[in-house]
Amino acid sequence: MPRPPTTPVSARNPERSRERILAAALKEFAAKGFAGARVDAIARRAGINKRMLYHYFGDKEELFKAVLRRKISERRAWGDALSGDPEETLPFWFEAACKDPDWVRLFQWEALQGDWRRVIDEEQRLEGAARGIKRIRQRQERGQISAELDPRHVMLTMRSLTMFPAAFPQLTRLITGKSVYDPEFQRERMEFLKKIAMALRPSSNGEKSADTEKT
Amino acid sequence: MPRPPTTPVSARNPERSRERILAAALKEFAAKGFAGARVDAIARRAGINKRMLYHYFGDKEELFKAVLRRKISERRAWGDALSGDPEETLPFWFEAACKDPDWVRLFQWEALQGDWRRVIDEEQRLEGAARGIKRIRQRQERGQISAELDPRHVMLTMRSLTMFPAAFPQLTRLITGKSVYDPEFQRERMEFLKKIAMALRPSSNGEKSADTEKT
DNA sequence: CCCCGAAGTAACTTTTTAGTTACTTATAGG
DNA sequence: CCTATAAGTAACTAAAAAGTTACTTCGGGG
Repeated sequence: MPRPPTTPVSARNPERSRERILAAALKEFAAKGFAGARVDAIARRAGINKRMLYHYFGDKEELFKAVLRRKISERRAWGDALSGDPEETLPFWFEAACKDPDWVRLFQWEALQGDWRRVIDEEQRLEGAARGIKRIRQRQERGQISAELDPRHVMLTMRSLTMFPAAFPQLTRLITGKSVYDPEFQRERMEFLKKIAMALRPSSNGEKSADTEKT
Repeated sequence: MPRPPTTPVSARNPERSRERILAAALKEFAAKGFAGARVDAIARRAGINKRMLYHYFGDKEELFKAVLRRKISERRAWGDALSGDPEETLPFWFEAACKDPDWVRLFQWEALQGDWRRVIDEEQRLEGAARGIKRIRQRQERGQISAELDPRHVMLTMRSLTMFPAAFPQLTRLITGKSVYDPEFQRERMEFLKKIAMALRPSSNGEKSADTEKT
C-alpha cells in the first residue's frame, strides 16, 4: 500500500521536527526565560539533535522570537472573537491566563528582557489592540460602559485585572492566602470581576457623582 | 587631627563596600534578572574586587536574596504609612511604581524564577499584606469602599492597577500609544485611577444594582 | 538506478562565567 | 611596636553552554 504523500509517519519529517522544537522551546523559555533556557535542554525535550535546532531556527534568539510570535498570533484570534463588554471579557481572559500560564510568562519575559520600545510583531499587535479599543468605545456609545472612562485605559485595566494574579503568583498568595491555580481562588476572583465589571457601567445617578462625600 | 572614628573616608571600609555591592547588584539584577546578571558586572559596577562580593555575601543567590529583602522592607514601611483608602493608595503606589522601575522588575523576576510557594521574607510580607487588608476592611465599615467586595481582592486589584503598566511596558505602549514613563501617560492614568477609586465606593442606590439593565 | 540536496548525528571548540587559590596590606587591640 | 585578623587584589580553574565541523543517511527527480 502506498504511503499517503502527506506526513510520512516516521523517518524524516521536517514539519514534525519544527513543531516538536517549537513546543519544547515554549516550555523551556516560559519556565526559565531567554537567559535561563538551555538550548541543549530544548533539544533533549524535543527529542531531536541540537544541530537541527540551529538548522531550522538559526540561533537561540530567533527561536525565542518564533515561539513568541506563535503564541501571540494564537491569542489575537481569541481576542477578536470577543465583544468589548467587560462582563464577558474579564472572565474570559482571566480563565485563559489561569489555564495557560506559559502565555502570561512569555509576556513577562518579553517585558523584562526586551527593548519594549520596539516589539516583536509590532504592527499586528497594534492593530489587535486598536480593534479591542474600538469595541470598548462601541460599548460606551451603547451605554454599557461609563463614557467618562478613557477606553485605552479601560483596555489596559482589563488586561491588568485578568493577568496580574497569574503574573505575580507570589503576591496573589501572600494577599489572598490561595494559589492562583486553586479553583476556589478562581471562583472568588470571577465573582469579584463580575462586580468590578458592574462598577464600570455608567452610574445610575448623574455619572460623575464625585461629590457624594460625607465630609 | 584625629580622623573621626565613624566612616573612615577612603582606605578600608567594609560598610561602604557592602553598600556599594548591594546598590550595584540591585541595578544588575533588576536589569537582567538572576540568570542574566553577571557577577563580574556587579563587581565592576561597584568598583570592588569580585572576591569581596563572595566574602560579604557567600554566592550569587544569597546576594540576590539580600537585594530583594532590602527592597521589600523599604517598601513595606511606605505601605504601613498609608490608609486603605483607594483614592489615596492608588495614586501613591502608581507613582511609586513609575518612579522606581527596579522595584517592580525585582518582583517580576521573583515571580518568574522563584518557587513562589515559599518566598523570601515570607512572614513579614504576610503580616504586611494582612495589615493592608485590615485597613481596607476598616474603610468598608466606614462606608468608603463597597462592602460587597472581598477586601483581599480589593487589595490584589489595587496592586494590579498600580503595578501593571510598569510591569508590562510593552502592553502599555501597544494599548495606549505612550510610554509608561511619559508624564502625559502618568497624568492620564492618575485621572483614570481616581475614577476607578470612585467606582469602588458603595453605589448611592441600593449597592447591588445589578439589574439596572436596558434590555 | 543513482545522485544531489535536505534531514539527521556525534563529537568538538570557544567563550563565558561562577566560584577559588594564594597571596598582600591595612588597622585595631594588647 | 607588633601581631592577629579582616579587607583587599590578581590570576586561575572547572564547568557549563552556545554554536560548529565533519561527517552519514534518506528519498525523490532525472
